[in-house]
Amino acid sequence: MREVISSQTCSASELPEALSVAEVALPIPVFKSFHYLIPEQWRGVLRPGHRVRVPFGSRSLCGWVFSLHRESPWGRLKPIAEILGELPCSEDLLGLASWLSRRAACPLGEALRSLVPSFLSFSHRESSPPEPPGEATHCPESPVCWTEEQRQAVSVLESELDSPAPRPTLLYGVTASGKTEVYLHLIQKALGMRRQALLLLPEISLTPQFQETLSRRFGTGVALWHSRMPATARRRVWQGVAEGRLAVVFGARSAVLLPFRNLGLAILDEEQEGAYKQDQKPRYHARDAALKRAADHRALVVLGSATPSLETYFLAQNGSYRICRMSRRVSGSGFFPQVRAVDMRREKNRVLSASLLEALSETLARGEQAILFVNRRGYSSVHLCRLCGWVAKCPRCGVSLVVHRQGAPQLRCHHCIYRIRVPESCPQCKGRGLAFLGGGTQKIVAEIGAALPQARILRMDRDALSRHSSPQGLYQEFKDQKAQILVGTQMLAKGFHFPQVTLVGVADADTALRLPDFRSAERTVQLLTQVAGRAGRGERPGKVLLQTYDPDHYALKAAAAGDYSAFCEEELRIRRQLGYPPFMFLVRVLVSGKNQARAEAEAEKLAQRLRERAAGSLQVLGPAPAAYARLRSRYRFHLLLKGPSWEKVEPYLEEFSRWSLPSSVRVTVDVDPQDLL
DNA sequence: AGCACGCCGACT
DNA sequence: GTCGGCGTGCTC
Repeated sequence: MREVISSQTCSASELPEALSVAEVALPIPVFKSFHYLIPEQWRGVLRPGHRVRVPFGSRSLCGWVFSLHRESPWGRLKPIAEILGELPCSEDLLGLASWLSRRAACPLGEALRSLVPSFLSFSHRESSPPEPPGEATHCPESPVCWTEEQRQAVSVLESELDSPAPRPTLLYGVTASGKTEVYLHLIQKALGMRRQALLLLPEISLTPQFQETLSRRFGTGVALWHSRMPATARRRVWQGVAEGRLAVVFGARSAVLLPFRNLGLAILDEEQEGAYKQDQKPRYHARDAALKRAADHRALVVLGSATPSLETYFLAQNGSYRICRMSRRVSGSGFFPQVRAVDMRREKNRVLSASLLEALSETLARGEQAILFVNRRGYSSVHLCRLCGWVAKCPRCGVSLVVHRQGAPQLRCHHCIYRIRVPESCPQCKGRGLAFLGGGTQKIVAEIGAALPQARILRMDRDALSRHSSPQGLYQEFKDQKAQILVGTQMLAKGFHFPQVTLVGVADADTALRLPDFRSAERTVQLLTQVAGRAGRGERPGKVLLQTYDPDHYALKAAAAGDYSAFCEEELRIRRQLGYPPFMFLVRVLVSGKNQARAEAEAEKLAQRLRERAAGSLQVLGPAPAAYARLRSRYRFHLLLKGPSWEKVEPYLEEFSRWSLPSSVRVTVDVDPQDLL
């Protein structure tokens, strides 16, 4: 047989008819491609990017052609069964898929699957003739009164947008400094240049507010995108973006993967948000993807935040990114709220301090509103026996169960679906020493109710929402002053604007701080700063109280002082010293299995092998039990790979991906992990 | 991922 | 004696 090895791909001079072999990427978790024979009638027609159906073992799969060859080192090739769709996906998209596959350490076929929606195979024929972007947009801008800071930011960003190779720019603007107006102006400008614009938001729940503003301003050329939209809507948007009819897209993370024709501008609002990293395959970060796409399209990336990630802050400091600062509020009293840490070590009451209760009652007396943040939903976080020390734990996850008091009191696991009734007596010693420690949203509501019986209180957390109302409903109810105090989890921290709120309390400001994760301090300051931004957005000044057992911690101090940059400088010193991002690039390898000893042994073997392979250029730490050492009956061990940069780490990952691994354990590779829990 | 083949426990 | 557990290996 003519088994001549050839890795040659299609070159312009060759007769396309001679290319009878297609290399196909399949959506299976294997880092290999497969060769297929191109039936004669499709030679010269089939191109890289075409979606095809091919026989695979006893099955039939859809994959993507990514190169054409004269011959194959494989003996007998099976023929391609079917071409799906008339048009191949663009070179731009193929390039993006290949980047995604390298960056997220996932097979090319799986990257393509998440990039090209499955409905496309039969949808090309009905495409309408493309129009240039910006056609549908003639709504003029409502005259805007820019602040001096906004004017400067706009002028810097406009000049970047005009440049042939725009530099990514950090828009470092405090809450209510008017970032949104700047975004809108830039989008307008991009449209004027006949280019497409993308606005990414960390959560779908934030989109309704933007929907209205954007539609009013830019008309029908605007589209919302998120992966949970109905297939018909997704198809319409995907197609419209590909054809250039849709000029402005806003939405969640996955919007960054849309088939833009001519992207001019990509904005990430709240760029520090962890939600921008996908927590399933392919584990990509929307920020990285935006930077990649912008580089391909010569587009401008704007990273907007009041509390940028340390990575972005660092790159802006060292000049890799441009930076525009906006440090003054444009709305409300213009003053920042007064923030104070309440030292809980000196308090008698463990849940609500005397200071917070007093502030609450003063606020209510003035006819104003208050928001109280609690880091945990449920009633109390620990159920233990004072006599023998028994603690209620999830049998599958090993974490403390949380008491919920909605209907019959229950103990629930916050990591899985496990729930039981609260036992009457201690299951271990049969004694009556059971007690509830720590407080969740439900307990806070109960305690405020007891202390301030006349107060009307609303609760907003995942449980409250799943039960009755929508977030919009609760939001409106509070805005209409149907309640004076809103108690909720951090889902309240973003976006909402309540002019009558003058007091914000955080019941447990340091809970996140105690998580064993290198980003816990960063997350804490970001959350507290955001939360503080909810106070005093109307005419009257605001006040913020942070209850903490660790008031001297630099994260708490920075949050109380409202000095995020000071926090970053301190945190960067620590990260440099300990070798964490942005100074080192991390890859986390999680090994999990039902059998603890086996999972640990496999993790150990993997570490050994990695050390042999990458000695000198990569640090291999671990294995160690993960912070959540067991979840859903699976024991979890992890390794941490540290290298100087993505470029230095990548070749090892590429090799490591091809290793065969025992099926008794599950191995998850998380490139640039957002947390190490 | 799926699906086939292969070698050890409690049952129609 | 078998049905079936999932560990291992393969798919152009």
